[in-house]
Amino acid sequence: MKKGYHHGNLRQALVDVALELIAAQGPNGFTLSEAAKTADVTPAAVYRHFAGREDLIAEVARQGFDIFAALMEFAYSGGKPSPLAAFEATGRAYLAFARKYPGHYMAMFESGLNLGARPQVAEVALRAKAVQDMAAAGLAAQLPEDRRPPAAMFSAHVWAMSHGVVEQFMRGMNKSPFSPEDLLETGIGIYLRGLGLLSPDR
Amino acid sequence: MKKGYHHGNLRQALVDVALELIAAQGPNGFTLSEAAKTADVTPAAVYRHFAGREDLIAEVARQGFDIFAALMEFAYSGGKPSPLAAFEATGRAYLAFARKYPGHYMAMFESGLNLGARPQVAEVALRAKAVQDMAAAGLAAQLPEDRRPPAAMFSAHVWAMSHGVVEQFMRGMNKSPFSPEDLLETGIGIYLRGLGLLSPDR
DNA sequence: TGTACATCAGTGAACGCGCGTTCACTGATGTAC
DNA sequence: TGTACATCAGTGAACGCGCGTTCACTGATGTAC
Repeated sequence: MKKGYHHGNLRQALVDVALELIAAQGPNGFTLSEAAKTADVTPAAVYRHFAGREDLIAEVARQGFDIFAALMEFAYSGGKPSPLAAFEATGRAYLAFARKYPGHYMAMFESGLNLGARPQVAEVALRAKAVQDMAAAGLAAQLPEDRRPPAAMFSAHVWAMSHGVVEQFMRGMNKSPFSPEDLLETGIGIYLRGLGLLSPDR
Repeated sequence: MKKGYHHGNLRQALVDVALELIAAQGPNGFTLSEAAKTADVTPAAVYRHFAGREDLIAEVARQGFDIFAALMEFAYSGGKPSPLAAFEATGRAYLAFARKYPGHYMAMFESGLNLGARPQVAEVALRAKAVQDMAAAGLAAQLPEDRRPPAAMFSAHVWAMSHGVVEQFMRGMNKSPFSPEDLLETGIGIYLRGLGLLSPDR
């Protein structure tokens, strides 16, 4: 991998190193110098590509939101074949993302990153959230209007359950015999039944 | 507050200072020296009472779990007047705790504290968890056995939803017009209806 | 194809800083007589 | 009640360390001719 004096693509290499360090030691468990050293490069070299540590984490998060948004859009696939199927697919995609990209996930949701100060990152994050909201709204539309929860509430419930399940596993707090996938599917299933969106028998 | 050479109760003063710093700057947003300085004391003085930073955080968490367990036990109050009422009271207690003791909450659930290496803290944490499990089990027992979810699953769902709602607000990710209390109550309510533990009308 | 030169990614030395931790010490407190 | 003394909580100076950041530099790469 050594390329000699010039690295080739140090910027992305630093992002990749940060990802591994974050996944291994938590979102704040690494330093700029550590990242530089791991990438076989002088700390000063980092400044050719990033304004500092915070800037590096923001880029990790940005790439994460980008992947996440793409995954969600793919899962949603325009609401086909049915609002319910599309909704459930986004739920599974959420979990699959957290499982497959833990470093990204932590940088996005657990690093204390200030999205307000990072409009570029916030923009990509909104793209992902828009898909979730659309999936929720499409499903809610199947309910008669007077039994339909407000879109923001429905969305918040689903996010809370999804995020809660992920956290439970990321922090090793789960000792039950159920996989996160099982927990999320059953949890959301029961919730949807409570709304009358799934038939009570099963 | 200055007591002169001797502080009086530096140990607890350091815990209190840590609580404020954690609540203000996140679970890893403070240093031993900072805590000492805030308590108007030399960094070296801290070592009279704690083995180090980690040990201080562990004590914060321990006190948090202690308060938490007491709150939960009070809310549960032996399952009276009904399993459902007791269960819902513990849910509200969870939220009330997070809101009233954010520093404790963060030290307990977001500091990356290793409970395995802190058996004393783990023991208190288990006391709190036992109440939650009891409340969940008591409620689940009202269902016919063949429609009853496994206790561990029920418990995990409720924890996920509760924790997810808290996280959403702690991280400022919530822009909906609903309070955490509203979100949790409605979310759990819909979930319980899905289980057949609440009547479908309302 | 070969050479001269511009570009700029990464070096390595240097800096000031705050951290965690240690140590011999000092002075406040409480207690024995 | 008063005095001598033991205890021990907190001091302050010192240390080595790794951090973030800067700077003049060097050498690899690519391009113009």
